[in-house]
Amino acid sequence: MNSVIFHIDLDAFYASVEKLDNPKLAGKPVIVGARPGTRGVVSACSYEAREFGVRSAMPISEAHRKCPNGIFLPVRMGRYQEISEQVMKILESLTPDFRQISIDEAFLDLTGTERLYGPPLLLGTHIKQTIREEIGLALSIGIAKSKYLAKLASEFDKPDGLYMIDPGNEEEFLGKLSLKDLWGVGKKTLERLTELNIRSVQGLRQYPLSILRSMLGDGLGAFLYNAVRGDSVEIFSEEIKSHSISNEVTFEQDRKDSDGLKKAILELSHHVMFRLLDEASQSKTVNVKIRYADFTTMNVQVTLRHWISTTEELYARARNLFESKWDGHTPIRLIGVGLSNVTKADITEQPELFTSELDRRKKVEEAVFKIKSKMSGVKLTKASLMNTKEDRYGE
DNA sequence: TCTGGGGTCCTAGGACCC
DNA sequence: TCTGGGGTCCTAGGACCC
Repeated sequence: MNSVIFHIDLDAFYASVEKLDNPKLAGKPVIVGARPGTRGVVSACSYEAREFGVRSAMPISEAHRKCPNGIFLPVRMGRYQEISEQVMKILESLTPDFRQISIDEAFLDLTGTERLYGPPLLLGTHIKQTIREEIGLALSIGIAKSKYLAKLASEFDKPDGLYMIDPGNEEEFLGKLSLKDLWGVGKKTLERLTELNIRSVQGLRQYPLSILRSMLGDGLGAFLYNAVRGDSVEIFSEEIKSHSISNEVTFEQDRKDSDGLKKAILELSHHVMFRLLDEASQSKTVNVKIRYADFTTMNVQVTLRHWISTTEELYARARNLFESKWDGHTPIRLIGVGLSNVTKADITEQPELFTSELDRRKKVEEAVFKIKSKMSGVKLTKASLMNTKEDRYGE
């Protein structure tokens, strides 16, 4: 039996939540992201804003030029999270085989549910209707035999779309797409393909696996070879054994004051350590990211022999890494601190780290963090995200 | 145009081991 | 006395995605 996978994608999510909370914004170009005039980008924008050429990830200054009368709003992550949870709860109730992949997207494996729910397109219509009535949001649904194709299908008919790739029509569907529409083909890969004179999905299909692998690398070559044939490519791996936690900050002005930079590293270390404790995890690998004024970016990392257990240690390590890279005078645009190879804390391995101890340390982190952030006067991302009073930039 | 912040995965080279 | 092959861990960089 063919698998029946749904990909659900909420349309212009952040901007749509803003419209939901403020009906006066209906029909207007809403742009959610950084404040115009600052360094930063568009996080999301309404379809009305897209007509002016505004896109997500675009520098906010450019968005402002293109759409000077747009309504520019700050990101209210907490609110989006809330709405997201409501939507996901509804989706999850349809099948245990549910997988959320971002704040506004999920996969549902609805193979063999026809008797229960009816044919896929009817179920799709029903899901859209339910979310519209209960939450008030529009979404796009793609249906296909694999996650990869379902994702392309939802992208194909958006906004407020519903599109199913019928079994057997996979190659035909893919033939309608351009290379840049393929998930996993970004700017660089597109350039590389153009250099090789590959300009379409059909063109890509002409190349044998071995040639693609040697030209694009084993991973990407095999990925694209399978992707354009509609063969299953599993980009959304099922289990993650380790992950990473990081926080970074881009300064409004490039800076080179050692004390200020160290203070930033300390704040970031606090954030990261709090998050590590909050999820009861552990890590031995510290990394520091530095981006210079010219946008060149460097990473340094070190793996210790023991688990990093305090902010003081994380900070000390991060500072050492920073000092090993920075010459002391090149202006810095961004600084980041992270932990990688993060795994769930193993209680048997670290008996002193039982839950109450973890909880206590977490509270300490939180308290110290609060005090420091008040004293330093530094605007912290988390704190500013929680500030829901301000509802509009300017004026 | 002047480029956020949070991630994941891949590649490639070196160290080290058997 | 000029040098294998496989495996794993580590670092650095890069591509991509939301």
